[in-house]
Amino acid sequence: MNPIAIKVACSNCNLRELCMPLGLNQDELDRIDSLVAVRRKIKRGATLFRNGETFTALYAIRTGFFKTSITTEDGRDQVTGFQMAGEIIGLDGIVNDHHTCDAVALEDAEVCEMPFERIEELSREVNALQRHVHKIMSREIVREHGVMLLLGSMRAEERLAAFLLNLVQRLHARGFSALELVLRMTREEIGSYLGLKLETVSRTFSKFVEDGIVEVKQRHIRILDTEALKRIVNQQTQACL
Amino acid sequence: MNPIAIKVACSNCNLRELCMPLGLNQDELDRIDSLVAVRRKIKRGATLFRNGETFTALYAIRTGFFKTSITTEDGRDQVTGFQMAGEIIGLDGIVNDHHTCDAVALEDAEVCEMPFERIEELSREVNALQRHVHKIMSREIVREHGVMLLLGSMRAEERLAAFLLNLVQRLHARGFSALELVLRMTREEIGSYLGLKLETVSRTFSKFVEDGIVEVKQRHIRILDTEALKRIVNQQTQACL
DNA sequence: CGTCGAGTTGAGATCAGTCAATGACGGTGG
DNA sequence: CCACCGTCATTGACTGATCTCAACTCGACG
Repeated sequence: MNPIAIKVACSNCNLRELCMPLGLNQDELDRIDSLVAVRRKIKRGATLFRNGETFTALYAIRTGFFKTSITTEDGRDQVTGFQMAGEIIGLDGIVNDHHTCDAVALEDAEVCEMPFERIEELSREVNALQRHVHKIMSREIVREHGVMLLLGSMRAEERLAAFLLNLVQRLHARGFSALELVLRMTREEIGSYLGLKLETVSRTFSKFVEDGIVEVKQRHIRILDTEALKRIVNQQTQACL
Repeated sequence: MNPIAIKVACSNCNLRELCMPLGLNQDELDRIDSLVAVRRKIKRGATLFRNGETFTALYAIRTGFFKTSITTEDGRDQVTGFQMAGEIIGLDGIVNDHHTCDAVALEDAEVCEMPFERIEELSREVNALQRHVHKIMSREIVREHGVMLLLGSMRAEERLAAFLLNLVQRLHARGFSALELVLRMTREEIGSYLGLKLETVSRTFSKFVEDGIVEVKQRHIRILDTEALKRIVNQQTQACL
């Protein structure tokens, strides 16, 4: 136990600039603290919510790493995103009052459960929160546009390069290295997200290693040449010249 | 001119059950009428908004048909959606106060411009509107999950079949035939949306014609066997048996 | 130390892409 | 009214990226 009891509240959560609106006054901060009904711990491999379950709350990830995926009746599986600390999951559930995807922890995780009723109530009163909720949803829409571009028009190398750059960029924003990362997901999960088979993901990693762009030791990745990755993502540009 | 002047208002718009919340009282209805700042006519081929432009409003489509697309610096283009009457576009602009995609009319169109400031203001007061805005954004997120599944794991025939079924279903909900439709977009635009080249789209149409599933006369499509299309979308199921 | 899941690598198959020729339609101007 | 042009669509032949199937390796864990 920590000798100094840290108040468990958004207002002094070190992730607040990631998942909360900025520029709130003390009163507003206090009210937002009340948004979080409970903290919930999720073991690696456990699901936070599942397709079909009733939607009641959004979740802010405090620690850990999640994937969200949809499954068709015929067993096809599509990973729709990987989420890390400070990100919000559950937005898919709003439209029909139940979730349409599964959220699975890829490592032990802790989330803040925020009942959506409370969010709506409070965002009627705190404009910054209202705006914030809108922005979070809009951001997700824009992110998915980017994934559509990736899936619709990029080749395997470009997809993987874009994926790695996106991951390190997000990790970097959270204080981690911009050159090293540990993948929390399998090659198959990466492949599912990127619309590739796991063998293709593996081969593409190997190609990057051959080219001296990254070092790969299992799930530990070290980026040796960020610029090369960026060039790969935009390689079409080169080809057009 | 229509001898009886029809008040131009959401409350008696024949699309209201598509783009407005249900179960409002008269007062709420009146206030929502005030959401629409102006109607705007967009000629075929013209853009409603463009990547980079300042975001100020959402648009409800009254008539016509739009595509939204993103373009990378290197000229790659990805159609992110096709929108028809009753649907809302512009959600991508909320997060950064400017649009991140282009919206182009594929036929002469008319939209209701709803300043986002007004929407936020009013949705603080009218709970049903707040809920409605959230649902619209969530629906878009869920739709994009579906597109990710399509792009990430379906083959050409499955993609086109899913696309056709989706289109007729939406058209049917608007009172059009469930078996006939006129495509407002080129093969290239369909291909961009589905992550295929235009030749593949064309060939796949031809295959469907050969198989007696549809009739194709340029952009005029008649569906002869809806069940076959559904089977194609789920063909994985068959293969798994 | 053996087992199991995850990852790598190879060889061959396949689906979609590329390049190119041709055809259909609609609008324009003589 | 018709010829011409441009855009869109179709089709064929060939190419190539990714998938599939299969063998093998690695590392974690009981």
